[in-house]
Amino acid sequence: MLEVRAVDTRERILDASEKLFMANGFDGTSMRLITGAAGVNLAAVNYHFGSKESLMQEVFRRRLDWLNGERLRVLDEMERKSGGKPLKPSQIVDGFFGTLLRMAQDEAHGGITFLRLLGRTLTEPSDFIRTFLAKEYSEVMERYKAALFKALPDVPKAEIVWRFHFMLGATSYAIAGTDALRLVTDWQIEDADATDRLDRLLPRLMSFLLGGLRAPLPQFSATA
Amino acid sequence: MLEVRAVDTRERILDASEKLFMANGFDGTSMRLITGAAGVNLAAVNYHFGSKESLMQEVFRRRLDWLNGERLRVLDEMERKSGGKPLKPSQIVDGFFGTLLRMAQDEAHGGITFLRLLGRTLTEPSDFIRTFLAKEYSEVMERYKAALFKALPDVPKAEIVWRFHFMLGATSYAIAGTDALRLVTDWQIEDADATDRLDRLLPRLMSFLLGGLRAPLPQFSATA
DNA sequence: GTCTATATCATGATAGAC
DNA sequence: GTCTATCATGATATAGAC
Repeated sequence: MLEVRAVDTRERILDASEKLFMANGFDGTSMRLITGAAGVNLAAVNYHFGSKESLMQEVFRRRLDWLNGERLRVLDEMERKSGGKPLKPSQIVDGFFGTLLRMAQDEAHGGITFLRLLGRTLTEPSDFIRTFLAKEYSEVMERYKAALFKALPDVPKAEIVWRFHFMLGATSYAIAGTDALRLVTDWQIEDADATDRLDRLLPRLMSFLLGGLRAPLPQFSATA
Repeated sequence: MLEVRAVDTRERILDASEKLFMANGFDGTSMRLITGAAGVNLAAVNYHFGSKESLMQEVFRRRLDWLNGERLRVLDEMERKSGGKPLKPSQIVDGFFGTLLRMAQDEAHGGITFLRLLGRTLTEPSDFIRTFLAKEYSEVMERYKAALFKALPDVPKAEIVWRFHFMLGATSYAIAGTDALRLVTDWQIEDADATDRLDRLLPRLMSFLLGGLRAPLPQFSATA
């Protein structure tokens, strides 16, 4: 049937776009490249998505809807079990960042490709994608922010927000660096063989994030 | 004199490129945009730099030469004073990341504009710029890596390398987020007024980085 | 829904006068 | 060193046949 082919074409375009935007960025990826890789006609992008920008938004939307839904579901479940008591920081961090990294092991939801696209996009925010991401993320951010405030009542809220920001950055690089990207360094990771993959990255990253989140507060007065 | 004008033109192009590459990325910045902002002729870029790619490399080179020279100078000085004994992790982290952030307060060396360009470029590594950065960074990376290995003899080297990588990510986001960029979050930073700037960010970031660097090691056996 | 063909515009680079 | 003019290419987007 024609409609079945259409759905297929849409998915093929989204899959190809995800890979190519990840590898080349938005401006570095032409629609000819996308439609060529997807094996569809050049005009199909505009027919199905309207424009290149709308295509980019759809690439993010289909993954983020699932990811942020999962994050909210996990948080709901944890808060239900705790019965009103504050969660542990490690639970909250795992709910947000652990859910993200576990998504990378699930090819059905984009796997590592989408995660790397997300990590890279968070630092190259063209106006249109930044406002889009802000909207997509607002609910889940508010919920996790509130959970952290409750879990760490003695830490100033501004400090928590900054540290959440730092955690996002560390996670973003963790993702980018997993797939043989060493970025600035050409260091040899001694045990960087097939076993040293995402299942090891997650505990590594979690230790680092929690160490940073629970670090002693800075003494502003002592630092000029 | 003509030569004086030429030097001036070169600098004007570099300054404009730095700002525009930071704001729009490499592919998103046309040479017409650059020469227009610099107030020079379109043909001047190819005359002075040969190509757009060479221009990008020169934008990085003039700042990184200074930054990494400063990092090496600081490390030399610390190791000289210590007389062969291992440095403290906080000293090493400050030498690498503190030097970077202090550069942002120095407009003569690019200020926050270059720092944000650097942070964003580390996650969007087109082939040509990635190989260039790897070369520019190799010496300083080797030196700081060795210092950390010596300072933390009980921590596996692979773990130190990963944590350095995470620190780079956190710092990159710290920089991007300083200049009113909230990226994913539209959170209100309560005391985000004029005083809450780089001189507060540095101790904030240092606490986080050191907390992460010195966190308990992950237990791989316990995490499937 | 899919295709060909094309409109319209912006890009990086260069030739050659001054 | 600087300028104008231009080339060759590739971009997004669309019109219209099938």
